[in-house]
Amino acid sequence: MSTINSSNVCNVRNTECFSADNLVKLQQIMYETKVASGSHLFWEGDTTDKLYFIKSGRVKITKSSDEGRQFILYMYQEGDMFGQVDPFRKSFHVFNAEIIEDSVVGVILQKDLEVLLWQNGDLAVEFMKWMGLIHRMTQTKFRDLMMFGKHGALCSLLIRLANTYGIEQVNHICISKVHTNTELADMIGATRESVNRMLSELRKANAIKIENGHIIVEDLQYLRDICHCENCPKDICRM
Amino acid sequence: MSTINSSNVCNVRNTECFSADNLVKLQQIMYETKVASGSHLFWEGDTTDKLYFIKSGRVKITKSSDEGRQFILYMYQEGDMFGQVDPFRKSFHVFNAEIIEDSVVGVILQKDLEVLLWQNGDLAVEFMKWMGLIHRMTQTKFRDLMMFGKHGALCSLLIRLANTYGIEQVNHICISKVHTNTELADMIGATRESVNRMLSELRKANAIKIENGHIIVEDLQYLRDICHCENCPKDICRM
DNA sequence: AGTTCGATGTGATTTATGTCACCAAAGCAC
DNA sequence: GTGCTTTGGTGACATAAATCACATCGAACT
Repeated sequence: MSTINSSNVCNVRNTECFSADNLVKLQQIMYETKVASGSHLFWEGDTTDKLYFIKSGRVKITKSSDEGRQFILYMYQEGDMFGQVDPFRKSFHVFNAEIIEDSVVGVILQKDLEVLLWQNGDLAVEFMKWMGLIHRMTQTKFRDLMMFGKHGALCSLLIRLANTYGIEQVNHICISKVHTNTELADMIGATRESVNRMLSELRKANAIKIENGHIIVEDLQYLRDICHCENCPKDICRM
Repeated sequence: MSTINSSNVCNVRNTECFSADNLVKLQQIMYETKVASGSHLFWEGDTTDKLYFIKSGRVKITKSSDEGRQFILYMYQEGDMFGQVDPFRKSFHVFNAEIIEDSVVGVILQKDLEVLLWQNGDLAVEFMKWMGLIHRMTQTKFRDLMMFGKHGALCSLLIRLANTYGIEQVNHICISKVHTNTELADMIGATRESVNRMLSELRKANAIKIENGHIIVEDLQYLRDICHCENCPKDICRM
């Protein structure tokens, strides 16, 4: 299980898409800003003219329905970069970016990025590589949430959480970030109650246990079977 | 409603991402090949070392479950380019590409593309733009299929079909491509029977009618209301 | 210690959707 | 035409998941 690299705040987590040189270049055009939990980096309808790099904290990308339910498309943390990467084209956000832990965010203006990309062909290529990766992440998540019911969706989510926040221990993996059942539900488009019942079943089957709110995966294979896991690379099978 | 550009076979449909110059460059590194209906361009597990450009015919990108059901992620046609765009990285297909109409396909080898991208920074940037678009297409489809039940998913699909294959007529839009109910079902992760019943309801509500197998959208707003359509640009809200 | 509040756990019920079974209609081969 | 095969249509029933309604738990605060 990969550990989180926090020594270099400008290392895009789990991707290795960018060379050290290009990370420095990206860092040079970032404007650092502090944002409080509960505030928003962008709302749907806002112009997509910025990229965001999380130096610390957490952000969720969501879509809300009229009835008050929300679907969490991504949950980003330290080391993640995101934003509508749609250079040289005016477009608008379809999702919301809500801060869920006080954060320090590096903001990259699209116009600065465009200049940088024009000047550095190799950075442009690394960018494409990164964009390809996140698209694959979206596609595999899409597949997981569509194909094997809510049980499959939850097990896929647990595996992604383990890949992203997991600390490997003897015979089990501890998911270091704590999420409420409501959050888990919103990440797979289910209800809190359903998630609660499914987690109970998984506990009864000794596939997981819960300690101090932390989900501990005891039988990864059990989860994998339910969502027909194909053992995708961890840089794709993640949050 | 946009019409299909078939005069220039190397125009990537509905995107306008690529300049004329760069389209020529892409065309120059393509190897043309004829592929028969029923055959596959790639299977899951194959190395992602090529891009495909459809000069004529149709291809579906699918994921099959053990029980024989399949989920159709994309349905591509003349003018569409696709493939795992993951330059400079060895990775493997997660989905299958099945030819569903005898096709002529331009194949671009990744190594040729890499050279071209290195030489042409502006092409690399156009590529990023294109990748951003298709990612957004995936994301909005994901949202549509997750958030408003199968009714919402079907209405979203009908709107995308109308945007992609629609021929605007007085007071209604005729979807020029014919799909079986089974195909429609596989595109939204539902069963044929459910789709059939939902189409019947839409017919009863005078939202659509069916003539010679063609679905004709009579009341677009009715469909939009069901899937909470936000009127996304047509280059994103498409198949 | 009592109060409040968000989070968890669980039964009963409803609704959405899938499954099965069957027939009709349309297209196609002979 | 006759007999296949694919597709469309629909009822009856089964299952998955949401909804509603409470009870409980634990942390945070008086």
